[in-house]
Amino acid sequence: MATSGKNGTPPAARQVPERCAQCTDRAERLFCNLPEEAIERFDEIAMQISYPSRSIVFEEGQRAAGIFVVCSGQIKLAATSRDGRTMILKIAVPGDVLGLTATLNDLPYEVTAETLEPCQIRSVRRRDFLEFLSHFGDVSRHTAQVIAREYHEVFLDARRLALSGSAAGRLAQLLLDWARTGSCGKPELRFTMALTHEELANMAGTSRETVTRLLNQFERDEVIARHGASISILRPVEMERMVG
Amino acid sequence: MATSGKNGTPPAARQVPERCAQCTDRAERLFCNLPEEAIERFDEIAMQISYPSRSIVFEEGQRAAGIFVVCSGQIKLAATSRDGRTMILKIAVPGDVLGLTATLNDLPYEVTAETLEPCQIRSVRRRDFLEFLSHFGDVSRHTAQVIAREYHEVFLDARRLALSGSAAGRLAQLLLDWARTGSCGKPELRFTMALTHEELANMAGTSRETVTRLLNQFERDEVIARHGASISILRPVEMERMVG
DNA sequence: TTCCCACTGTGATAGCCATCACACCTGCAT
DNA sequence: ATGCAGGTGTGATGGCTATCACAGTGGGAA
Repeated sequence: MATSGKNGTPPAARQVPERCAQCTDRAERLFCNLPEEAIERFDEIAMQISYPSRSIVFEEGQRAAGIFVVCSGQIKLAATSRDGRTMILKIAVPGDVLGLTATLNDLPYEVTAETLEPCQIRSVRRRDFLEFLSHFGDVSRHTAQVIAREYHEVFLDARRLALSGSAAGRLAQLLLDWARTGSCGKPELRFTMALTHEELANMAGTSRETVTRLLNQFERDEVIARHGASISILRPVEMERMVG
Repeated sequence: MATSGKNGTPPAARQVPERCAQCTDRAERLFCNLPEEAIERFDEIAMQISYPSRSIVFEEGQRAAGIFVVCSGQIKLAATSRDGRTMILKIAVPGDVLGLTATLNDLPYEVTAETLEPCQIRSVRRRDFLEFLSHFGDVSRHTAQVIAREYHEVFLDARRLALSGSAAGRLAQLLLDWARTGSCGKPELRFTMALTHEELANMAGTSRETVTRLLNQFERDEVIARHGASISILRPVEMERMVG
């Protein structure tokens, strides 16, 4: 299976600093971009962990133990039904925070988090995190905003599944949603998409074979083009039209 | 069309106090249950509005102007696709906050909010709300938790749509999800469900006729019972089994 | 090289269910 | 009482697509 996700990143975990206070990527990461004072406290309560590729960070149904901040690497978030169907919710990238909503609600984790490559992750236990929030008002505001963004992403998933009538529509919408969010900020009509067809199918709510057929058809119809693992959306308008 | 939602409430808007500080229902409402000081400030920035039945509070795609707290009445939250399909996200009840995520993200409202009966709503403009948040750390924490709960609800929607293979599965799952969340706290296997089949279909991602057929079948198979507008889930285990 | 394994491509088939069509039922307004 | 409008019950039909089956492909390991 391909092991790198939506937008190209190095296949191995980059070295990350010992402490968040020294992290140079902080500024561009919504959650991490905290006031000095808060970051220092965060460094006290956070634990730095390295996960090998293909390991489970936490599992759907486990009572939430705390939150996980992705420092490097990619992590697949997926939920499974009793009869073995899988829904891939998203591929988390550095800067994403996992387990926030379950931790705040004191509910079981909604999904299983599995590393797709070696990952560096900082984790904070539930109790410490809640205390951290109540001490730093700014952090609560950041957190609210981070969850708001996650909400929006899941909303798009639900919307796509409910409103994009056909498999073609859902796949087209998925690619458009990706092009729009561009993995980090700016929309880009060309992006690297190294998921397998099976994984795409699990995100679009369809089957592996249908994804294969549709991608080929999109290419024949010249609404997309593929060069290796990268995809260009040639005619976004045409694509919108297929959605429903 | 029936005008009362999932769990029985008076058909007309109850009288609500002039100011939140005097509201007796505050304690049991996650968002409203704020410290004294915050409530007073909230009363200064909030505007009390009465909406008649079947009026639009805000529309999908409008740039977020602010948040809306439901004081009385029921409000349908729905998204529509270009070709006229409708997804009903939820029926909001008193205590729910609308437009939070769009306001925090500074994005357009994700859904259209339409009153199902006369409603009392308190609204706060975006700018005032953000300032309010930055002044009261506690409120940010509350807000984060409220959004976390909304996240969980949408997640269940997405999950249901993606993983509950058949229409029967999705409808069964929808009823189970409702029974579990019980509209306010405790799970109840019997609840009032006065939505039309059309509306149910729009929540379960299926068609009106299929909902009719399935409800009848569920009743024939004695997994549910109906008395007027109320539904009892007789055999929840059997129901889980249908989900997938 | 050779094997192996995961991934991709493609046809055939069958089943689900959206859609159309129409009957019926109820409450409500005229 | 009459008609109307919105909601519900039910059959017939066709299209989409999941699923099965199997062939082709390409890269990594031995």
